[in-house]
Amino acid sequence: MPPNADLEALRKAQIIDAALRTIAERGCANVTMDDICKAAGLSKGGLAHYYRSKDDLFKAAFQEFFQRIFLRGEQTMSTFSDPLDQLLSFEWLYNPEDPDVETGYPILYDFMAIAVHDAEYREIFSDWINSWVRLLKSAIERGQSQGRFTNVKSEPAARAISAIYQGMATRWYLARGEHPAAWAIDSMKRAVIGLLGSFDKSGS
Amino acid sequence: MPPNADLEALRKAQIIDAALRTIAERGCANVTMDDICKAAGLSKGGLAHYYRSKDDLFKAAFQEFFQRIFLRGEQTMSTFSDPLDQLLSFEWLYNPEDPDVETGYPILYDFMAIAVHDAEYREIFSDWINSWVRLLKSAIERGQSQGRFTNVKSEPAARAISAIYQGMATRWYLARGEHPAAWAIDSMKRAVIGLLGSFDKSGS
DNA sequence: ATCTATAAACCGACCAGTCGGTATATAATG
DNA sequence: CATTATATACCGACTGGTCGGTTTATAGAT
Repeated sequence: MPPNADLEALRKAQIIDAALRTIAERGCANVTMDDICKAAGLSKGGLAHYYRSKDDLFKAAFQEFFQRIFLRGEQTMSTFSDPLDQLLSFEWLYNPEDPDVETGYPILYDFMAIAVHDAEYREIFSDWINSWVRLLKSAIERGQSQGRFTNVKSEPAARAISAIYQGMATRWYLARGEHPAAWAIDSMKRAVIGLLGSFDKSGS
Repeated sequence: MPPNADLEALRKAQIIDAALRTIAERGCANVTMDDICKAAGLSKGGLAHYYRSKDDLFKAAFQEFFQRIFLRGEQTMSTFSDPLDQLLSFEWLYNPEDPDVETGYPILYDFMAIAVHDAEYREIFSDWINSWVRLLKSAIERGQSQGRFTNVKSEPAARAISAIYQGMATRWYLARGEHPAAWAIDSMKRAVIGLLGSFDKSGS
């Protein structure tokens, strides 16, 4: 019905993109609507036409971000077939050349800091984690159907693995001097493999 | 010379305390100097007498915070004697009743979000991590002198363990519904024990 | 002509930092 | 001891600027 539905989609994509770039570069707290307008090549009024408020825009931007990153992980994982290889396919998380990574952590850390004080943001975070967990869980279960990883329960183990990825990432991103990518990758693999081989099945 | 050197220390402690409480409650982005003044029972001018700027105050508050938390961990760890017990002595990180914990994560996440865009903050973070690493490393090495943990190198393993703690904590704190304390503790232990038993010594 | 898209100007709330001033405490002086 | 001088501690009104949001104006499409 809208005369140009394509234009709206295009503009919204432009705006979200500009918002994510700007947030990544300067951090939520230091980003103004003007900054985003300029980055998007629009005026204040133009932007307001598509997003009512800053909150609105940020929420939409974060949603888009999470979807993008998840898709990225899903696709990378699908290039492997062995379950363990899949579970260890997240080296890209520690690749500084990767544009998703470069912008991703600033956005993620900003998001989490807000989520601490905002239930709706926590909900989004939970959903995101849950989609990672589904992905990892299915890999673990495929392994278990081959008689591997039999000492763990798939879901808690999947959650633990996803937490391990992020734990290493935080160190690598914020204190890279002492935590180079090689450390992150090696540690991630040791922790994941160690966890999958853990003996007592009662918990994970 | 100063008429009351104690007063200055007292006031500064009051202010820092008020700042940390307020930041934990509402998040850096939503905290005004007025908020902190009120929480500290001082006027704007009174506060300005002790801290030149908001930046100044925040930096001092974060420093105090990191020191406090580290002391807490160090003390808890020292109540155990077996190296592995010491390395697993961080269950308190996932105790919602603990006041340090309750205020700690909001502050830490806020801090990290700022650190992404501020080298000085990253420096503080690095130093903090390094002090944890020294602590954990010495426990690992005491274990190694007893012929245990022989498949890992102490420092990278210490860094990995510290990252694991935090990875689990993030899930527990932001998505506790699906990541209860029991999950966090169990996962942390499995990952740490698994990592310490990992086979190839080349990395960790 | 009407409706959408976009721009430009504007408004009002908010807030960090400043500044003139007051009160209090110590020190110096007679 | 009394008085003055001086430094510290603290207050709260004010300012200058920022920023989110709104309103008004204009251009283009149907």
